[in-house]
Amino acid sequence: MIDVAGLRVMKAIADEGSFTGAAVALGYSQPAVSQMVRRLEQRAGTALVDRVGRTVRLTEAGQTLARRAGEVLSAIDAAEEEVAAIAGLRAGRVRIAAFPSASATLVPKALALVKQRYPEVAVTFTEAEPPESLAALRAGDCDLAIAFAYEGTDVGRGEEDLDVFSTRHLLDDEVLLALPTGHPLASVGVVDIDQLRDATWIAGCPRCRGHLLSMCRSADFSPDVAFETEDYVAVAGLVAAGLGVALIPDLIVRTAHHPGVVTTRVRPASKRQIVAVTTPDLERVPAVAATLDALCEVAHSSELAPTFPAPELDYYL
Amino acid sequence: MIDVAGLRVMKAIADEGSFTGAAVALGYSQPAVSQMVRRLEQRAGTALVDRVGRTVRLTEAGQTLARRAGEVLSAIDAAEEEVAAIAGLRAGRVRIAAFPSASATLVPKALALVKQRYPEVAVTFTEAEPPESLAALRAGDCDLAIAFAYEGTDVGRGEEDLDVFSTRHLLDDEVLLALPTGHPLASVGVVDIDQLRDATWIAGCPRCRGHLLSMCRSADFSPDVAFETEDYVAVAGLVAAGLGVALIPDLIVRTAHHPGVVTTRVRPASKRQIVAVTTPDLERVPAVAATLDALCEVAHSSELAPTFPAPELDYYL
DNA sequence: CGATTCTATAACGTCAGGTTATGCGGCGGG
DNA sequence: CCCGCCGCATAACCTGACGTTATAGAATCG
Repeated sequence: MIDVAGLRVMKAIADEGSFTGAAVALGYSQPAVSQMVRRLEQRAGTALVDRVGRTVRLTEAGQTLARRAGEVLSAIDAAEEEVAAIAGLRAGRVRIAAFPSASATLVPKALALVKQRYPEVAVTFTEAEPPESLAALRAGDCDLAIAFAYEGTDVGRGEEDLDVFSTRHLLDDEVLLALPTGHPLASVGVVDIDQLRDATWIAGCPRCRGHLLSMCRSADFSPDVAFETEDYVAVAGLVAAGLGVALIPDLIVRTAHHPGVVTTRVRPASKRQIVAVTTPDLERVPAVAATLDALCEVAHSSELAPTFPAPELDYYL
Repeated sequence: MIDVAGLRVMKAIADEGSFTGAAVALGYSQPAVSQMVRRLEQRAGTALVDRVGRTVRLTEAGQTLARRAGEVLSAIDAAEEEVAAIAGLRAGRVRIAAFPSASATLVPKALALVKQRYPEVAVTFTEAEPPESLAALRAGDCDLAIAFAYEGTDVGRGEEDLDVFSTRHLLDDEVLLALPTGHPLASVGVVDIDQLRDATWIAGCPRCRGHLLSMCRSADFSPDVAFETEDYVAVAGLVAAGLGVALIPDLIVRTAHHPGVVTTRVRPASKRQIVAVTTPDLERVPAVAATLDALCEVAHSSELAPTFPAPELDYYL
């Protein structure tokens, strides 16, 4: 029944003392104010202004409306400003869920960039493996999930989610072979997977283990997996102790050196794609978009650019 | 930029958890909600809802809007209710200005009627002679003026106000002749003004005096006005003391008896019109309209009906 | 008393915001 | 596993609220 324009008009009349004054104050024409008042009056069921001669006064109902208009308009302005602040990156929040090795490098750099550009935007961060992070995204518990997919497989959940989510490629993370220092293959440069059909394997997280199996299957053998652990420091320890070899993504290798481990490339080369996942709607939230951009920038920056093909360096876990 | 409908929609979505639910809650169709949200989003510059699968969640900006919507809408509802209360005679105020003899009878009865019918309506009352009461009306210091006009003259001010004001006739108040008890003419019933050409006169308020002069002029004589006072009790005292005769409106006579005074009708009969005056705008204020109605009813009720022509009674001042 | 400056009215254009009809995708039950 | 229901999106369309300009009438002031 009451609309904001009407309140604005009543307040302007109260402030200016005339229809014409209210009109110029609001940027309207005078007849607009005149018939707006008439509309308001017939909706209200009572006179709101008392025109005697050519002076205009508010009636009791009109004064009431004008008085109330103040609080309503300021409340609306506050709401408008609050939303504008979020839209204008002067406020807001982005909740990120990322898997551990992304948490170590990619995410911190990106968040630093966001914080530098938009100091008022709060970014919160949760560590979660891809299946859970996507579940969190779906459940509304986070805004952005950093996930990974080994080549040929999907990101995490059933394929049905690939279209409802909006996925942005960040970088390709090559999968390397981790060998104990001094291992005969350590100096070859590129190791053919077939050379490892009799090796003892140490597997990482379930999906990494799946990838190992699929690689070996391509080479027509089944790996002897003797250890399984989600903790990559433990993997490195096991490799260094000479208990087996392991496939470890490049990104993890860079986060922590382990003096007893050497990495080399593997043939056939395989990599995992690291992606940022969100929903189409959240992608239209400026803070989320800004964070996505920052992630892309960091991913493509030289610091995080894939070191292969530039294989002269060894990477320690 | 933000409109009330939009806030209502956001709040409904927050409450119901779905567009369809919000639509039925608001009495809209579902597409109405859908495109309203889209409009809001492109105005806001950010996504407000996050649709994943077939569930809908509010984004941070959306939650902000929904939360603020509560206070804005309740403020608007309060304003609406306050105005509706005034329009519905559950609140409000009427400021009356009336001349003394109306204050004594007509106004109190009418106000009692108003108070009985609309207990929440506050009626305030100021005593003022017609010229000032109309000035107060014009200045916005009162809503309703009870004034009188002797036949042939206007209500009070220059005639220019007769059209800007809205005038409602209440009753005709016959002007009577006040004589001291025992005066030879006291028993005649109707006294011809011509019989009083040699009398000594006592005049009331300036306008009443004007009326006396004009009556005498019609009878081709000029009255001998020995006393002037605005106080009718004083007039009565003077008449009772045999110091002169006076013209006194019927309405005043009824308010107070004075044992030393008798009243009779005068020929040519003359009366003053008692009118309620307000502005066209204020007439559309329900409380004012109700008060006007009450005044009319009281004026036309038997209690205040003119006792003449039923001249068998004498009235004492 | 005429000029100025108010408000009211008429006539008209436009766009916000509603409707119905329809399509499509997700989720749950047989 | 598929099918049916349910909920959101889109298209096409309609209406009326609300703005405009043009003009008239009335009140105040010099």
